[in-house]
Amino acid sequence: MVTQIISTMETQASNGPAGTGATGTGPPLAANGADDSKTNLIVNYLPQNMTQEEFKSLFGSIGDIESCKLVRDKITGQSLGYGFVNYVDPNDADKAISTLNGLKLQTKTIKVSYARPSSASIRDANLYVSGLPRTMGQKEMEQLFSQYGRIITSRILVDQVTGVSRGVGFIRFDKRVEAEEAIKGLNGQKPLGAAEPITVKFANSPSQKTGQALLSHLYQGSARRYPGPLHHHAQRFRLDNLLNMAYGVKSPLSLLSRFSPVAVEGVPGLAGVGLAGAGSAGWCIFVYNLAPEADESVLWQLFGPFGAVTNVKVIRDFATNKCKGFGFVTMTNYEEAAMAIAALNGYRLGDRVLQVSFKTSKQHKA
DNA sequence: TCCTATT
Repeated sequence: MVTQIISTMETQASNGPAGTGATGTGPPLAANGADDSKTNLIVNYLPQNMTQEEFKSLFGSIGDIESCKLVRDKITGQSLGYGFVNYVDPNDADKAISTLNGLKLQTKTIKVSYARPSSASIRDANLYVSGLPRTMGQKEMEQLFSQYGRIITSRILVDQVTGVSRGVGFIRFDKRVEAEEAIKGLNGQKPLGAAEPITVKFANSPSQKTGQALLSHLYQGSARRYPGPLHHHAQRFRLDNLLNMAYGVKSPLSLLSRFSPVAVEGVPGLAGVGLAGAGSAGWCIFVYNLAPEADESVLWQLFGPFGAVTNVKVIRDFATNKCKGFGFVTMTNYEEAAMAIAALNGYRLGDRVLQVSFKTSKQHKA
């Protein structure tokens, strides 16, 4: 089932230093002994394709950075969608929160808040909750859990079409022990007025990949099977573009970018396509599920690493000049075109899953 | 019956 995430920013949109540290033990100290509680920020919900470079560029625009790190998967190198920024001046950290928190980048709304001091006690504090009454909202769920500790994030999964709760949610506590207590206190219990008991357990850790997760990981990572596009997740965007996007449109792509149902059907066999896509100019490739603001450069960047690209074209609506969701790429050599298709079909670009195939229609010579 | 928040 297709799901949509409801997530609030208010939970930790502006957690101040006072709310970030251990209680009553004085300011938390970093490994080097410095108190970085007023300069060190955590940034969440970054676009998947943002690079360390771009991350640094964006936050460096506020003020001098002592250090910054975009956190990546150890094995795949893929961004995990969050990072840390340590400013030299606490005032810049404050400024970064006030100006960059809630910034809309592509399909994401980033969250910028003070980092809690790193500690083993705050790890693995994320709970998976199921069996919630469909009528229960996020606030209500938080109320239920807040008796066990400080909630860092909470979410309820809803059906994308109907918007109704799926009865499944997540609660991240500040401390693992708080999460443990919540499990003890709430697992198997019926919330007030509920017909069914809820299940409360630790959420799957990021390293656990099962079922759908594994599948999507496979597709998402398909490009990495080939030598070319290791840097595809670094689909470029310029800082000025970022800022334009961020401050420009009011209702951004979040409403438009959904996984297409066909996107999960996987990589089609390359056998059987026959001579589809072949043309005098080369092999024409159909690319579907591009974002409305996609431009030709996206296509160059995606396909260029696989070999000779002679032409790219984004199809736009005449009136709005926005991309209609698809485009064409012409590649000279069959092998390279096939490689690009195999690698990029199912490739996740932001929150979109691309569909890439040889063009089958006879219309449109690229 | 699984969103990705601790360097």
